[in-house]
Amino acid sequence: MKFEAVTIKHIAQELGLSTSTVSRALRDSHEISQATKKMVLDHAKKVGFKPNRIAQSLKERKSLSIGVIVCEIANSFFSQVINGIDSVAYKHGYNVIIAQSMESAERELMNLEYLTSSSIDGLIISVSTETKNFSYLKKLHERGLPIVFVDRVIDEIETHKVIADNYKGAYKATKHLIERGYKKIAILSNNRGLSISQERLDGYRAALKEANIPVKENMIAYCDHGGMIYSEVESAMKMLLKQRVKPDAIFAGSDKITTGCLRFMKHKNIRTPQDLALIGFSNTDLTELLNPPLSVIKQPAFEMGQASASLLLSLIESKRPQTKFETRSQTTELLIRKST
Amino acid sequence: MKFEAVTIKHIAQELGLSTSTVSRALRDSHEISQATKKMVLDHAKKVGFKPNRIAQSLKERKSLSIGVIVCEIANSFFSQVINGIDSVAYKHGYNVIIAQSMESAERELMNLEYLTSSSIDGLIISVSTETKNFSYLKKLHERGLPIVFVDRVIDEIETHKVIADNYKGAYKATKHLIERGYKKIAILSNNRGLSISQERLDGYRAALKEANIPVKENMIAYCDHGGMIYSEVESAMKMLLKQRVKPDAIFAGSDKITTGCLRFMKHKNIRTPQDLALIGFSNTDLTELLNPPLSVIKQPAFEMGQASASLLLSLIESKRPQTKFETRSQTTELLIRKST
DNA sequence: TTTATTTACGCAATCGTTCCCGATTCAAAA
DNA sequence: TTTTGAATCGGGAACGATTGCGTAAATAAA
Repeated sequence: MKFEAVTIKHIAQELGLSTSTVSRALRDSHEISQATKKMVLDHAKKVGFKPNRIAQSLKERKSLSIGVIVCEIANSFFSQVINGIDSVAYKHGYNVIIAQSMESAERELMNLEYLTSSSIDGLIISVSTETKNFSYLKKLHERGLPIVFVDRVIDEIETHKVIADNYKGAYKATKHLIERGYKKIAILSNNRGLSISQERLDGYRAALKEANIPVKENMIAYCDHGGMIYSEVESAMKMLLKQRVKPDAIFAGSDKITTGCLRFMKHKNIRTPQDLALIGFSNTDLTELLNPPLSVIKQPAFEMGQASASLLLSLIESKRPQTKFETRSQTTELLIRKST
Repeated sequence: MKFEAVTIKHIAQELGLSTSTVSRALRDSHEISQATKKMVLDHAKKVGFKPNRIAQSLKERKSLSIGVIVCEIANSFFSQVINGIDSVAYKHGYNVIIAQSMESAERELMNLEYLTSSSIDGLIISVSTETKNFSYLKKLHERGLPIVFVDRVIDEIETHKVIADNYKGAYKATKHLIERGYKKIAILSNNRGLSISQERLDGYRAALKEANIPVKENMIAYCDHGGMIYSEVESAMKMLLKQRVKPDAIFAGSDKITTGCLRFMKHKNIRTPQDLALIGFSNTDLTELLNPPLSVIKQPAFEMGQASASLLLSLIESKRPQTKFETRSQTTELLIRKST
């Protein structure tokens, strides 16, 4: 089934003009008389002419669309990021093409190849937990594709990056736990290869050190898929609770890990915060309605999306290759509620 | 900043062939010798050739991408729908282009104009609450654009539609409340212009009638923006609670209305279910972790997304204009928890 | 009146692919 | 030996919009 659109050629024919004249009239060129312009414009409106963006893209060598690769759309943090990206892109006349990696390096690569076959002008990506090999991404960047990293960044590529202040956020959360009197604070970290995991671990360690609490390796557990699979949260929690010295508080390193952790406690009838306190990174707007209302570190997801989109657009629209890049670190928010 | 890609022409030049031969070799045409094919394929791989999708789109008159317009990405129901759409589209080699209407008819129209200027092969849309004028959508459909409606459908256009069984879902929820002994059951409906609102209202009415409970108009309140704005939930609730005969149970008609309602109760220190029971449509996976764990009607959002994508792809890939359309109604799930 | 300049438009190339026609070669059939 | 016909490949016209260049007519300047 074909969608037959009216083209500039149709208009030209019906008006007895050349396509170039019609094109110029539509673009309000100075070398077309007012009379002709009016005639063309009126007729174009009448027949509902819309310039073919594909043809424009081919000619102008830009598609006016940007690609976004995240691990999962149905994740409150990323959906908010996308919302922010969309809000900026929309204002500048850009389309947003979404792709999910589902935390799989292979799918990420396929998305990458697909999106970059000349159909996007730039890319915003939050790498998957599985991604170890950045060579393809690097090659794309070297060949001139504007890229902005958001949240999960990599050091190997020099470009704009937008992150939350993970170090400080983790530090604040841990310090908060310490101030509440918790001594045996465990951390349920995201995949250890991720930038955010390292930063959050560092913040956690710093807060403990500052309070002269030794950092114990058996108080650190990892969820390699960022909590996307509940079972990994479950087994990580079981591991932590099997220790001789059980933790009295948990600091969870991602949205899904935090809620997964709460789910685990509920299933196991572990009371929060009496038996085990819980704080974690999270962006759902339901945390205050949970049982108990969850203390969280909230990232400015929407704003991060906005920032990455405007940085990307500045890259795309800059005439000459950029060499100065910035890493925007946006402050997190500590929301103290009943779970700690 | 320009991203210089290698084209078929480059390969042809370097190999001393014509572009047609290279093209055919790459597409594994039978009229190219094995030797030439191998030479071309090897060289293409070496230089990292990726066919320009824009040029292909122009030539083939299809873009291999589908547009999706929803009110808001950062809404658990819609993000799950999109996830379902993406999963199917990805498998068939299609891109997904997302646009948000933010419940604004104007933005919806702009998105529509933008997406359909020959850059999408088909459209999946869940209309905004504000949309009253469907003429543009209708015109697009008449001109041959494949369209599938999801969740919020309109009668005016005959095409495939994917909905949840709203009538039955609402009926089940209301009946459940009745069985629990609630007599004064209010409904917090979504915008009255929406198909889903009508269906859910009908289910609500049917259950009441069946139990010989009179349907009172002052027990029906509307949130015109589907709960996207908290204040509308607040004022609707205030209205309901101002009545002489106060409701003892609330049935909420959308995801955001349900959580907004719970938020309101929490702020006003209304105990659930002792003071006021609550059940509603919702798709967040956190409902069992809420306080109290929420009884909900859950829609098969992911499956609805999958269904709409495969219906759309069948429309796109069918050779002749379709005349038989189906409306897939997928069953909802009643999850009974502590709030009722 | 002649020359220069502006105005208003058309021709044709271009972006990267695809594909309809031919054209050429070489072997098999007549 | 001539005819037919695969097998291979190239030329060139699309797809729809943009734009440099050329040019005719109209106007202004000399």
